[in-house]
Amino acid sequence: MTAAQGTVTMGDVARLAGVSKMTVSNVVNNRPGVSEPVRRRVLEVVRESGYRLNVSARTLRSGRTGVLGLAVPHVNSSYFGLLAEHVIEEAARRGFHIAIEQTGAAAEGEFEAIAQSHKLQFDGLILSASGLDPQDQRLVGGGIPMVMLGERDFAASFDHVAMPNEEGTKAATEHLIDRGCRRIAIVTGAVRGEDVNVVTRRHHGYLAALLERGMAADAALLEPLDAMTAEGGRRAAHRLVDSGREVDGVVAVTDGVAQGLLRGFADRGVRVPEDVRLIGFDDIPEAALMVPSLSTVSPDHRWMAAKAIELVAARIDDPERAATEHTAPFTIVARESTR
Amino acid sequence: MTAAQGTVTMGDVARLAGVSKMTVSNVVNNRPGVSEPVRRRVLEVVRESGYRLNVSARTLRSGRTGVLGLAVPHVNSSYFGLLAEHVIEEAARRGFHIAIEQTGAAAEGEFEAIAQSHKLQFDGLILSASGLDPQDQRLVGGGIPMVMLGERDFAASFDHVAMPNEEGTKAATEHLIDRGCRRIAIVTGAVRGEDVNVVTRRHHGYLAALLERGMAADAALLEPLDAMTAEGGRRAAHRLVDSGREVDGVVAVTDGVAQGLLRGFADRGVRVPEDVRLIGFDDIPEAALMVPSLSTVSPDHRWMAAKAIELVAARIDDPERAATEHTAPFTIVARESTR
DNA sequence: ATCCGCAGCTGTATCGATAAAGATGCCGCT
DNA sequence: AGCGGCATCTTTATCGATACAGCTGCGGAT
Repeated sequence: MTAAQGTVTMGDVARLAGVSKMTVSNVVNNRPGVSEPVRRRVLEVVRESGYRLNVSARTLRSGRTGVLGLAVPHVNSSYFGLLAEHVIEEAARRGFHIAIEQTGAAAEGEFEAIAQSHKLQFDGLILSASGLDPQDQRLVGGGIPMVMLGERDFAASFDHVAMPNEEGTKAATEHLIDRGCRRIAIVTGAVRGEDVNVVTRRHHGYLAALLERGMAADAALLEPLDAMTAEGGRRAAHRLVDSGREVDGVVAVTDGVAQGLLRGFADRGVRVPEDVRLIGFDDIPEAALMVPSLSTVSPDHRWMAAKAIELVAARIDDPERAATEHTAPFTIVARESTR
Repeated sequence: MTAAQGTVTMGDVARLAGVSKMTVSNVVNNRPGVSEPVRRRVLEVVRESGYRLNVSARTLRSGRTGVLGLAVPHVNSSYFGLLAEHVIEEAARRGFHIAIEQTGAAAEGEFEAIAQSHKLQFDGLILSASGLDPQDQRLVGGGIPMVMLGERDFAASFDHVAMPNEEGTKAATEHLIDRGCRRIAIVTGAVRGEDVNVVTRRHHGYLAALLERGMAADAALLEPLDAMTAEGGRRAAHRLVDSGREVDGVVAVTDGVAQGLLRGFADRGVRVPEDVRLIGFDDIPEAALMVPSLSTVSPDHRWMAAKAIELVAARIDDPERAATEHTAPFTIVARESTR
């Protein structure tokens, strides 16, 4: 074992193997145009010397990092983990690494020149704007290939992999109707007139289902959330029960909110599904483990991850291509909460 | 707006401001030795030109990346999110960025030289080896400052921020005893003789509590898991109930497992806490939302994150310092599952 | 009157890898 | 023999920021 001291550079390997740096580069990067004997010799030296490629030098010269940024509002959410795992795998399949960036975390005390520079470290950016954090806007622009993943709609100039918001919620509502529910509430964020976002789209899906089945939409059956979290859902359940409204089915805007609703109903002694049936959206891993287990709209997360990677990769290759929009397929997963 | 074309370099800024590159570097990096007028002028040019620092060039030259790696077996677990959020925050406080590396994901087709190089991108590494993934071993060594976070014990040559495994589980067991439990089972991974790891340590804590309270340890009360996951816990609950063993309290090795147990008991119509009381370990966010809500050992996660960052930072400054070990403080959070 | 020290700034070599163009040798084909 | 064509390998010129040595002017000590 030599060379414990200092770092072995590509030049060192070249010298030891009796070839040029470029040839070493070609071998290490698995590029064609190197004969078998030379390739073997180089690899041997690489192993013996313990050489490790300097990523910064490569990046500086080539302008490519091989890293895609995955920007999420908060890493501490089940939905994030679900997403990240698939995205990491799909990226690896195409030779990309994923770096996770938490958009919520503002980097203080950094100069703009430095703060902004971090996104230049990425060959592309996947922006999961499932939260409603306006901070995300900071990342928009800056001219790197970008794909929106999930909920939020930005200017149409970005590639977009969308959830089946309307279709999924419509199917969820129909599922409740099929199970015999007649007074179906929807628990969701504030529905503001003009915005076209996850909340309004899912609300539309809900209304569409009622309409199609000839059921009246009742404003009293819209229970707005004070926060799109489990805790917000819990409080919503309390309000729903305490107000004495007659309800036999609930559509929750997300599984996280549904989890809170389940908890809130338990707080009040309301049984699910006996007293009220509940369906969520997302199919987070815990859905199957909740008590009762949660019926939900299950978008194909792997499909979404694969599509997102495909789109960034395509845009990296051709920055001028037209932006496209895609909607994930989904299934309704019926579990105990709607039995 | 000029300079939309190409990238603005530090040299461009220098030229426009009429100073040298080094001065621009000093200004941008907030280093001393620059007069106020010059600093203002440079910052103005930085703003006008839209200059952004090239991180790769800086890294290549300076040898520091300002990035700490956080290696976890899987990003798709509640425990991970809990940890990551705090680690990211604490790192930011000290001017570090965090890059998340999933150790479970083996990068195929990559040459060793490239695969290995990725950890050189980090100034330090925080290894959360809570799973029992041997892949983690790949990351060990390689001479970068490293801290073990959480469960796993490696050679004592690393800094280590440990969970209060023994103390916590002992307190959890005592909590069950205080609540009147007399036949307390422990659901955990396989306890192999020599290994000193999270499983054996927690098991010791459990035994210590029984001993101290004058209760006999019964081998029939050790229910081993086939997997340290929620699904594994669910199956363990089924076995526990189906075997007809008399049990009135259960200590689960993690909250994830406890979640599965809760679900498994529900499957069998066993009520928690009426028929059996249950306590977990970790205090993951869902613990409060489970039905019934889960009592658990709550280690101070923020403290652990802060300590880990502190330790890597110290080791970066002085690679020769002796390794130290620290154990997180904890509290017992009593919720419905032990009411 | 001279020298020293220091704050403030500049000039240049350098970090390690790569793109692009150039050199080399070998083959087959006319 | 001659020559294009190809595969293989080498050379040269960067990429952008930073370390380091060095230059300059100025106030204060000698």
